[in-house]
Amino acid sequence: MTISKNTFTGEYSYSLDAKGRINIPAKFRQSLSKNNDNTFVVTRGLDTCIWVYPIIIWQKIETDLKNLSALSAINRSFIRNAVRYAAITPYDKQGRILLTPSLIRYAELEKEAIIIGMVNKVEIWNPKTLYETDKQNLKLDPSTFEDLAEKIIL
Amino acid sequence: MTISKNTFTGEYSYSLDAKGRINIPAKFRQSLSKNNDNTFVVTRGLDTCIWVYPIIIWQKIETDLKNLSALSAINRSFIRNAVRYAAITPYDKQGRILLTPSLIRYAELEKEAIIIGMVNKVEIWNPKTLYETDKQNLKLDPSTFEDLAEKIIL
DNA sequence: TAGAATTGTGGGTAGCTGTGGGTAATTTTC
DNA sequence: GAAAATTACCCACAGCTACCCACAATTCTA
Repeated sequence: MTISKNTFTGEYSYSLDAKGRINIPAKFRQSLSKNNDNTFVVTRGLDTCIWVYPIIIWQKIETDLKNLSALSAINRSFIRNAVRYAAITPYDKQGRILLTPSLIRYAELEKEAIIIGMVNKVEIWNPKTLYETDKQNLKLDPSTFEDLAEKIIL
Repeated sequence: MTISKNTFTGEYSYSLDAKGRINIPAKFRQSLSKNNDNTFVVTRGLDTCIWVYPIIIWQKIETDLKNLSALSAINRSFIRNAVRYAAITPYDKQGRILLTPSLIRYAELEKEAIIIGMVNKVEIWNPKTLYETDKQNLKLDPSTFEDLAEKIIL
C-alpha cells in the first residue's frame, strides 16, 4: 500500500524496446488512483526529458486550456505548444506505455532509460542527458535553492 | 470511461489527396461523442490554418456569437472570418473529411499537412507555414507565457 | 526455503488505419 | 433534355498498431 495516490517517488532504470514501449515501475502503477483507467499522458518536459502525468491531473490542465480565449494569439500559441506533443497512453497488460517517435527523439532516448518520480508527475531521461543536466544545475545560483527552502520544509 | 470526449491532443502528419480529402486521425474520431454523427465543421482559423470543430461544439459557438454585440470590431471580424467560411463535413468510411477549395487556398495547403489537436478543436497546417508561425511566436511576450504556464502547467 | 505470484522484456499476428482510385448518382451547362 | 462536370459512395491494399502470449528474473508467502 502506498502513502497517497497519484504521487511518485524514487529512481528506476528501465529499457525502451524496439517498438517504443517502456515499462512504468509497478510501484507507480499501483499509486495511480482507479479513475485514471490505467492511463497516463506523456508530453515534452521543460528539460530534455519526457513528462508522464496521471490522466486526471492532465485533464485539469485541459479544462484550464479550454477556458483560454482563442482570440488571443498568445493564448493560441501557448495552447499549441502545451498540447501538440501530448499523447494519451493507457498501459498494456505488462504495464508498458507507448512513447511517440517525436518524444523519443526530443528526449534523445536510446535503449537505457532512467525513470524518476517527481511527486505529481514522472520523468523519463536518457542517463547521459540526466547526468549532464545534473552537472549544469550545480552551477545554478544556490540562493534560489534557499528561496525554495523557505517555502518547503524537507 | 474517464477519457474526455471531444478533446484532441497530439501532432500528426497526413496527406491531402487530389480530391481535397484529408484523413482525421483515428484517435480524434474515436474521441468524438456520438451525438456528433461523425461530423465536423471546418472553417478559417485566426492563424493561417484550418480549424476543425466537432459539430456540437460549433453549435455552442454559434449561439454564443448570436448573443455577442455586433458593435465590437473584433467580434465582427471573427464572425466574418469564422462563420462565413464554415462548412459541415461528415467523414467518409475511411475517416476522411472534404475540405473546400477556398479553405485549402486560405491555409496554403499542399500535399503534406500537419494536424494538431488543440483541446477543443483541431488545426490543419501547411508544415512550412506552421514552422514560420512557430518562429514568429517566439517573439511574443515571454512574460505572458510564464504567467500562463504558472497558472496552468504543473 | 520452496513454491507461488509478480514483474520486466521480447516477439507474433489479427485487425485496423491511411491512401489511392473507381463508379454510380447527382448537379450543372448548353 | 442530353452531355459534361461534379459529387458521393464504394472497394482495394500495404503498412502499422493494439493486443496477445511466452518466459526469465525477481519478489512474496506460507
